[in-house]
Amino acid sequence: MQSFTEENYLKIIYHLSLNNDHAVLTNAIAEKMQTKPASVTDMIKKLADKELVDYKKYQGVKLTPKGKLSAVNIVRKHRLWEVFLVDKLNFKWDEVHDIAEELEHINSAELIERLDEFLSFPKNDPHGDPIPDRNGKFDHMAVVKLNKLKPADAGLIMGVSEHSSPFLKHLEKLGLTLGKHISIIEVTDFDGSIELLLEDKKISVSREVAKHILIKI
Amino acid sequence: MQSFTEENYLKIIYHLSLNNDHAVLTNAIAEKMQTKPASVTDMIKKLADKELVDYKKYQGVKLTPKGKLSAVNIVRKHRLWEVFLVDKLNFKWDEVHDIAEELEHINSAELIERLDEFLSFPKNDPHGDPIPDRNGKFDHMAVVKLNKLKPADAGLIMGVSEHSSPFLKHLEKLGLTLGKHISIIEVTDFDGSIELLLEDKKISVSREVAKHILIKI
DNA sequence: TTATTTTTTTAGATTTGTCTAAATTTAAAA
DNA sequence: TTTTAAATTTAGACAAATCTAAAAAAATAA
Ligand SMILES: [Mn+2]
Ligand SMILES: [Mn+2]
Ligand SMILES: [Mn+2]
Ligand SMILES: [Mn+2]
Repeated sequence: MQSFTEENYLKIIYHLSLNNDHAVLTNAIAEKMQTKPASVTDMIKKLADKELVDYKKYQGVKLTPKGKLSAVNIVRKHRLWEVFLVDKLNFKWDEVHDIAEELEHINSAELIERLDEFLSFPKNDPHGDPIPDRNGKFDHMAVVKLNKLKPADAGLIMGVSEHSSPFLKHLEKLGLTLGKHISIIEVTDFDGSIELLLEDKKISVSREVAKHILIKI
Repeated sequence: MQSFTEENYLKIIYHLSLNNDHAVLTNAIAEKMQTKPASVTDMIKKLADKELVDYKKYQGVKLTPKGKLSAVNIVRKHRLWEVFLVDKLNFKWDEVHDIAEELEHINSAELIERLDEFLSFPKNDPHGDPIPDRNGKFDHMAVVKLNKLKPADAGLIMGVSEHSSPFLKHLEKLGLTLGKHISIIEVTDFDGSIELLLEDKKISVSREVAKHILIKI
């Protein structure tokens, strides 16, 4: 069994290795863990001893299959709890992350299976992220970041790549929530801000915001 | 904020001080915590520093009002989660204790208030124990242990004072579950076993089992 | 009341996860 | 390629929670 700390490291290494298959670097982990590089090196050695990561000095780490399965399982729990909090306890999508950050470490396979069933086997969490099944498998969404779209492009909001409360509250205010249809009217040259049709309403979003909205065309 | 360990100590001290108002002794805590008396002494000093317990060397500890409020709050969380597990996730009453033992440490007042509401503000947990309100208040049940009853006495099963899985499974098998009506037929002299009418069925329970069944007359 | 047993505390060590400061390795710039 | 800068690791220390063995206090028995 792993400690909470080890689980948090595994999850962060997993997320950092999602969008590239380079090894994950010590400083990157330190930043996400809000800790010092020296502490990360210590923990990496421990995870390597347990064969949860492959580690070569100065070269960063990669999850082993065993480490990846463990990490994906924590992600599964995190996302199922987020669905519970939003669907059953009526939390807003910007309020659930920190609580799920604790709940994800509760250790009972039976609990998670029953929670999954209670929630009717959801495929995505409140932020649109896919929920892995008990074997760690999930479908990769075919999505594009909103800032990559061109005038006349259209699609559905499928997720967000930034989970901070201020960002999510901002989207909520604009009406940019999951499942909504958007189509691009115009992209301003000098600042990259985007004018778009949200359902039938005309709104404008900054490039910075658009970068974190995921669209299925 | 308290660590999981501190919270477990507080809860155990609380439970040990429920049925008598003497100070709680070091060895009693050690036994419940499944740890060594020396470790208990170390932790007691820490809790005393935080003004969660009053402590005089060799004289045992008592919870301060602050410590008691904290302990009762953990009990509240434990019991609400047990209700959730049984009522919503269909766990049996003998399967929930260990999971609730973890869930009780999740730290979010908002979560517990919403969970309470989601469960329709239950007054008792699956074992009949009262659930304190957010201020730590709850009604004390007026109950008698089954082994204290005499022939012709009758009442309802309101709770159990033993939470082990084997014991609860045994009661389940006999049909001795919460809310059932019983009336005493006969108490055997030499072993204290009790013959009783459970609803309309005649059954027999040992003195040892009867000791842990709580009856409202 | 003195001796014996039980309970509790102290002393000193260990494990886990963290830190700072210094040394080492790798990467980038001149 | 040498110099400089950045990233990473090591060395040594610390706080939390635990342990074992030994000392001290309290309770019980003689
Ligand atoms: Mn976490
Ligand atoms: Mn999420
Ligand atoms: Mn607990
Ligand atoms: Mn209970």
